Amino acid sequence: MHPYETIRTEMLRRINDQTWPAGHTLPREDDLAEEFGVARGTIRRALSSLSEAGLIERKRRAGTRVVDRRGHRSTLTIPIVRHEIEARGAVYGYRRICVDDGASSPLDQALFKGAPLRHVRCLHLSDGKPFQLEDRLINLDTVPEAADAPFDTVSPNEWLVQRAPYSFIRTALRAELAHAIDQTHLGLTESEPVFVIERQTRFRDSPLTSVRLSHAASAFQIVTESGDLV
Amino acid sequence: MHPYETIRTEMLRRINDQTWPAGHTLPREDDLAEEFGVARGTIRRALSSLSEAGLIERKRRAGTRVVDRRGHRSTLTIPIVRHEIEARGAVYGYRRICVDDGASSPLDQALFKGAPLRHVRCLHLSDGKPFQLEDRLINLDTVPEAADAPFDTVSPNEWLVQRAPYSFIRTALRAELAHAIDQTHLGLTESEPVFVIERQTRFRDSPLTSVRLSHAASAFQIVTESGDLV
DNA sequence: GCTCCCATTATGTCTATACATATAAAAAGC
DNA sequence: GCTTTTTATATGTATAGACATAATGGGAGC
Repeated sequence: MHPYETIRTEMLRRINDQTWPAGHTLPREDDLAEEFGVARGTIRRALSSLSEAGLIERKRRAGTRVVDRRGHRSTLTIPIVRHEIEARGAVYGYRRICVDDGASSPLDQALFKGAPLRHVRCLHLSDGKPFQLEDRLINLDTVPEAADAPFDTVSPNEWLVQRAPYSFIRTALRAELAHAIDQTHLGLTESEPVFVIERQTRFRDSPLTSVRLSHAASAFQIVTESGDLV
Repeated sequence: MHPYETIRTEMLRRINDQTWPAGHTLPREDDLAEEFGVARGTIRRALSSLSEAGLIERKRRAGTRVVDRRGHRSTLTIPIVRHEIEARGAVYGYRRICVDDGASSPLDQALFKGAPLRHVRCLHLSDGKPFQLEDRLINLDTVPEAADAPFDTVSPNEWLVQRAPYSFIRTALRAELAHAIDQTHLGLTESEPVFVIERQTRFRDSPLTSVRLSHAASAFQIVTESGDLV
């Protein structure tokens, strides 16, 4: 165990047993360095780690304070479908449903600032069974090559990841009752729930793409694990 | 803009425009330091940042490689309900439904290794309307005080956060059709979907608590934003 | 060809020092 | 009393050098 890890563990202990309760301001880095008998850099290494984990907050001049833990933070990774399906040991399949001009809603118009759009709808299959329905709009101003791409064998998801770098993502997770298109393509009845991931991607202020990914709720969940700095 | 930020931006550019394509091994830290005319520590600062963002992977002796972006990573925070409701400008309300011994399923037995349990069910209200149904099991071996807590005014969620430090969390997000208890307490019909958060918490190998939080899908979603290192 | 061991090497950590900068708190001005 | 300016200060960044440590790739032995 490295010195910074030992120090971090000790700091965690103090936070957990309320030696440093929520809201408490910790000693200055220099003082901590002296207390633990290490260089300031080592103290900073330990503090950075706790700061990333969301346990403390640091502000210049004001010092370092223990955060009033208001929630549970975790990092979730939403993988490319194909990888997810193959990771489960199933055979991945892809089917394009349709490609057309984005006859988009006013909401989409606003999001893409009236730019010309391409609309792609396709299905990702796991062992031949529908797994994820992808409904996507692509901004042709920022990704003009998308106008000519057939998307008949490669999904727009993977096509885009190869081609267009993104710098900002907004993801929403929702539960919905199966829409008509979900029912048709995922083979659901109208009273079945779907798990929906909606994602908007930008690259430096230019909206790139917006997508709705729906899954039969019975066959999909997102799991994330976090923790154990101790 | 600090040197390390400038350098990180330049590295991002190289990754984005495929100067450093996915799978590519970057030059050694020393060489980068020479190229950019800074100390090795500054290069490391930039690389750490990219590594945290999940864009590169670093391994001793093997070097630093550009990650084949297999998915979108984002950090999501699941807040304490009360704060979430109040943040929306609504009035928070709490109602205990029942407290009893955990007549638990075999699944729960396995999770808690047969430890004595307390079962609490309660409701969180937003402006008087049901918002979240909480169904929780608490391990009395690790949190014995829970046996005497009435949970009549303070929710087990907040009670626990104050009392029992956790070190590991596993969270699952799912869409489900409303169970009987969801229908009863959230005021839903049997064909309505719910958004379910299921969470298990441990402290150093001791399971602490397990909870199922259900919400009417029509009034709940999780949003997470990430990005813009550029 | 094969396994096992070891040297090499790129990343990881630590120290010590200097300077930068946001900002809270005190002082000055009105 | 209230606003503005200044100052002190804790965190943030940068440097340069030393040593630690995984783990790869090659060589020794079979």
